[in-house]
Amino acid sequence: MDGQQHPADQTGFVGSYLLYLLAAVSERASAEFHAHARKAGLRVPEWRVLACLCDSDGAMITHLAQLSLMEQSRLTRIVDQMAARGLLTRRADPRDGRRVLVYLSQEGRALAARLTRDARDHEAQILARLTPEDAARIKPILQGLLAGLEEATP
Amino acid sequence: MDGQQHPADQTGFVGSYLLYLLAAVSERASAEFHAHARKAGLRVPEWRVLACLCDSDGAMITHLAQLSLMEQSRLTRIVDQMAARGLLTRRADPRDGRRVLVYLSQEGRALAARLTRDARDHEAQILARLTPEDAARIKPILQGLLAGLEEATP
DNA sequence: CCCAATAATATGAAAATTCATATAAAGGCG
DNA sequence: CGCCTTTATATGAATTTTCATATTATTGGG
Repeated sequence: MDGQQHPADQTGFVGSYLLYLLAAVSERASAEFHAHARKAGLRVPEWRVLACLCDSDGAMITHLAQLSLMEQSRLTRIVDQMAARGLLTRRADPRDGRRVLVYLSQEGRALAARLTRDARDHEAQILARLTPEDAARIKPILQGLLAGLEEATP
Repeated sequence: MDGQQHPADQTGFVGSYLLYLLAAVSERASAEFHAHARKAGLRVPEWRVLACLCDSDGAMITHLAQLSLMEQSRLTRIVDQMAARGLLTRRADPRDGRRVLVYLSQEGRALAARLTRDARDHEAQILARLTPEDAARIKPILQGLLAGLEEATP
């Protein structure tokens, strides 16, 4: 036994509080991959944007911000920086002059492809720490939860 | 169908990437409760500290920072502010003069008790959006994952 | 006992993030 | 068509957060 109890002990409140567990697992598990992304020259928000653009190339700022889990004004600045680095480009939407659409550059796409591959490998390592049953269940459960949350806040 | 696909669609990369799902669910689900904590006058990191102190009253700064999922220097400043507001107190550890132990004040304890009660209610609402089987599984899975992650980074 | 090495906390300065709001484009309606 | 409302993005200023490091205390070895 160690005197400094860890939250996973599930004694007390936080160790069995769903939102704590989600935040802690997300934080700790992501930290492993974020260290990898850093070595590729990306900070966390930049990696998120890149990953989201893989799926939603040409998304407008507001939509990309929601996907990337960050605020609009923050995304605007991050897109600026990434555009300056040549990872992506911005174009006005020809159908709606207010919108700015964000596209991966060739370089950005290549980097994203490389990192998403690494991310899948890392994910496999994490899932390997679970029993096969739990590993098979966790993503569907989270997807269900996310769908429920999005319908609450559309 | 909507043109602006949501990540829960699980088409593409992020919608089925474990670390994205964890971050997204954590973010969205927590936002609901964080809005509640705000009304009680607490910012997110303050609520986290309060919740952790419920379980670990008298923890030292470094340990509390780990539990609260934040960096030591940030926690130091947050503890300052919360102490100034009378939510907690700091005392030097009599056995080790380097350490600062953090204790809830009476007011802090009362606030923490109230909010953890609310948090449990809110958690129940979230779990109610899942099937009973999934609801029963999610916390044990996350606890297992967290334990695995902590053994990797002790 | 002294010294070097380690550990815990605090702090200054830089960087990132938020918040409120300005700016600009569309949309709806009299 | 002109006007008022809504939507999308950008930006200034304040706040928060990080990073590196200073300070103070403890520990272990010689």
